[in-house]
Amino acid sequence: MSAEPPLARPTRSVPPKPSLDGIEDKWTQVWVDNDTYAFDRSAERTDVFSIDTPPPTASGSLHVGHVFSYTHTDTLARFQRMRGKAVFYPIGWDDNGLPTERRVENYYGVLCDSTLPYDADFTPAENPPSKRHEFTAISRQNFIELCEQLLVVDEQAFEDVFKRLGLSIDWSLQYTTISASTRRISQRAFLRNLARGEAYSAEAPSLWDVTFQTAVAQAELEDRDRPGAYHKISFARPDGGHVLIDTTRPELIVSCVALVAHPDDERYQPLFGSTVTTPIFGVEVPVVAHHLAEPDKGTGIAMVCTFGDTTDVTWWRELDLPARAVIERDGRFSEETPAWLQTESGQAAYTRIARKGAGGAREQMVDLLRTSGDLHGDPRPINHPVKFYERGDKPLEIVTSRQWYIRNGGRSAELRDQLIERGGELQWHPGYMQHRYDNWVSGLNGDWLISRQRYFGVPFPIWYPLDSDGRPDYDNPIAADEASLPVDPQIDCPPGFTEGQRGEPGGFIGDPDVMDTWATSSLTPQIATRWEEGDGLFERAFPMDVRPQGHDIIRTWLFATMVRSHYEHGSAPWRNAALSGWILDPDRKKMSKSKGNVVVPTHLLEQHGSDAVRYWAACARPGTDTTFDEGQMKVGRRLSIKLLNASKFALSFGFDRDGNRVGDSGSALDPSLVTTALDRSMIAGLSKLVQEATAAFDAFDYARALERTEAFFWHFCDDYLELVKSRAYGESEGDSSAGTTSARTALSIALGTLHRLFAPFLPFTTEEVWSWWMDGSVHNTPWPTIDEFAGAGSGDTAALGVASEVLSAIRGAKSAAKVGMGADVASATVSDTEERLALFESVRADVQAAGKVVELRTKFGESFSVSTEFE
RNA sequence: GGGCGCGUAGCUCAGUUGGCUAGAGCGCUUCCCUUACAAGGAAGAUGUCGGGGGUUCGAGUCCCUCCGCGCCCA
Repeated sequence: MSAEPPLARPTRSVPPKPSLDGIEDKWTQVWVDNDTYAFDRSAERTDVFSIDTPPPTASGSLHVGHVFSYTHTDTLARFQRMRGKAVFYPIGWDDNGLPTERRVENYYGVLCDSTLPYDADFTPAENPPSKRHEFTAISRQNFIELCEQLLVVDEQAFEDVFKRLGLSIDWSLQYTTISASTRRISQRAFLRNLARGEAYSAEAPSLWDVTFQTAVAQAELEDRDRPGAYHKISFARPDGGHVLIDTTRPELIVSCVALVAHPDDERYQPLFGSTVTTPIFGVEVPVVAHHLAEPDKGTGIAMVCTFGDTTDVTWWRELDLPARAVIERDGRFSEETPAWLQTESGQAAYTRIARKGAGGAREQMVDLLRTSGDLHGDPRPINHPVKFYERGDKPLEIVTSRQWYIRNGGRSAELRDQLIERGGELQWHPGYMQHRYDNWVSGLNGDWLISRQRYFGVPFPIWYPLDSDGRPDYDNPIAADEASLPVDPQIDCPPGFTEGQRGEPGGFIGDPDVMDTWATSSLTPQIATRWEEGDGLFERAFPMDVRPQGHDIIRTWLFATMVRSHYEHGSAPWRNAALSGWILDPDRKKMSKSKGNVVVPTHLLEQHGSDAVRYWAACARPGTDTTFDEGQMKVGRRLSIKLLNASKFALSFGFDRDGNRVGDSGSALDPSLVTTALDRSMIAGLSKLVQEATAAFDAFDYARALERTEAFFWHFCDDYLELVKSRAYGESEGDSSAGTTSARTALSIALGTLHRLFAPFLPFTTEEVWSWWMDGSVHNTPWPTIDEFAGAGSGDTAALGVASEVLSAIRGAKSAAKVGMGADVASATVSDTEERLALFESVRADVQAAGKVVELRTKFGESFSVSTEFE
């Protein structure tokens, strides 16, 4: 920071023709030059407000939903900054993981093959192929280089939009989820989890995406309705009879290990304990009972295969059944004929499904079953929910493999309860969002699978010793030293080994997997505050004050972050969780890339101006899904223009904060100079507004703060400005009569307050008008307090109310008479109760001037009315 | 099937612990180029507050129930 005066600061003056054109570029540059939003790295924790900003997926599309939710957070940040907090407002880019890989694959037409050697001269094709099978295979290192190359471009695009939007981020606090520092923090946290027994590896059936060939976690599942068909298939009983089952996956008969029915199902009770023989393959399997079998579904008895779905996994585990896996990592049936097929005909049948995918194998099986007469009737088409990886386009299979897990309560009621309790330590905004967290945690049914068989991510800092036959000993992994982090076990050597021992009997191999993106992004509080990285930020900012995020990722990001913090720090990672809703298109569908209804924000910002777009975003109540509405942006634009013009007008009386050109009355902003009833009434309303807006912001309700401020401002313009105009003009510029000084002072106070109240929402417009008459940035100016107006006495808000009502009635009469508002009213008679007429007396002169009423009379009456006479 | 949210003017939405005649903006109609603002201003019309029942002096608001929509989970 330099001691030089601020650069590029326009001189103070009100432009003759105020305009919003170019204010984004102008003020963005000034804020950068002046470090307006820099975090004070020497601040004490109690003076800090820290924000765990969501790192957008850099490779993802930038759409109006980003603009929406990030604006919400920015209004909170700006409010806290003006309240005197040192605001820790970082930004991160979530650039590791599958989305980046996929984008790089498609962008350059490449696929990663870890078995290939690095090619230092590799350059991607100019016109890459569009079909996946034509993509070029490249080495892991080449692939990672391409990822990094493309990310630079993607992240710059995000940065440009966020700056243009006016987010008051401290850009020096940028992080990425693939940087060395992040890899170090992520690996460190993992090693701590491992040492405490919170992380473990296991060989187990897990959900598997056959396209990406990686395991996926429960939180990444989604159900999609897909057409299928029930096939009624007979299994032979020893006594010559048959048992009929219904299945949507006849191709899995080869992996059938049992039939299962509900223990109470009288139809099948006689069969429990007996065996049946599978059709085509002739394998003998037991008939067993389990409460998860659904008597109403199909024939009420199901075949258990290893593995067709997650229920099969449960049955397999709880009923202690053998594993007869046939589907490989690519989703195809294994080439080799399974050893458990004893009959020649069964072995022959298998050759027809070997190396086929699920669909092809099903066709073959149906054909075989028809021929053998084991298929009863035709398959009956149904629509049923099928589990998909949320980014995948083929149904998930279940494949047994070695994976890393973090315990998350899915297998421990005690841990589950602890995590629900942690959730209760947060203030949720809005409060009902806590239910979603509780429901998700309560419904977990397995630990968190964090390993992915992918390339662009944080590697596990783990190696495995090889025995004398070269077989890895997975039960005794070698962990990296914390001091050596970050490590890549494919490149770096484990402690006590040399590179020559890699892959050799008696040597070691590196863990080939990377961590899932969520396993790293669950550490954003630690990453952003640089946990144990030695620069003191963590101590100043953790636990963080707020986690803003979308409500759809409570189950993933919010929950996972809670788990990591619970383990590492024994506390919740934040004090507040602020949930944003979604943007819906005009048909009330969620905006998403896959639906093709995404609106790109750049042209919106150009067309309507950043403050107008922010206005639209800030109008949405916290947590509420909101319809995309350019009409609201036009309203925001109008509000900004109005603020320019009203400010110009109020300032035309020559006041500034230093009291220059005030006439003879000293400081323009001395509230004790506000002596007229109308002005005091307005100031009383302003005081109430400040209290309401502050309370709303304290409760994270930016939308209410905006709504109240805006409503006040329109009334201020429509009524107060009109009513005070004549008195404010005074006899001359130098008029220092009490009434004129009161008007001019009140206008200045109101203006200075409104500029600040609007500043979190309209940062560009308010900075522009602020610069006309004040030094420094409005965004570093203290938030208004009611103490500032104490000197203006205890005005009665009702006085301005009565004045407005009468003025409105006079306007109505002019409108009915089809004359202009500038026309004189020859005479007007206000009739009202004694009490209200007394109030009216205090504002009578202002009303008479504003209404251009030549002769104004009052008279007592039961109810309020105004009668008028024109010439 | 369970959980959560939503249903208020033609449209998008406010409406805080129950309290005067239910509000705003857009759109619509009429008028006005008025010395802050015509990309403006003023005035005006527009409602079975999803249906039914209950509590209460009083219900858009609280309770019950039904209907419709959305999201999450099984």
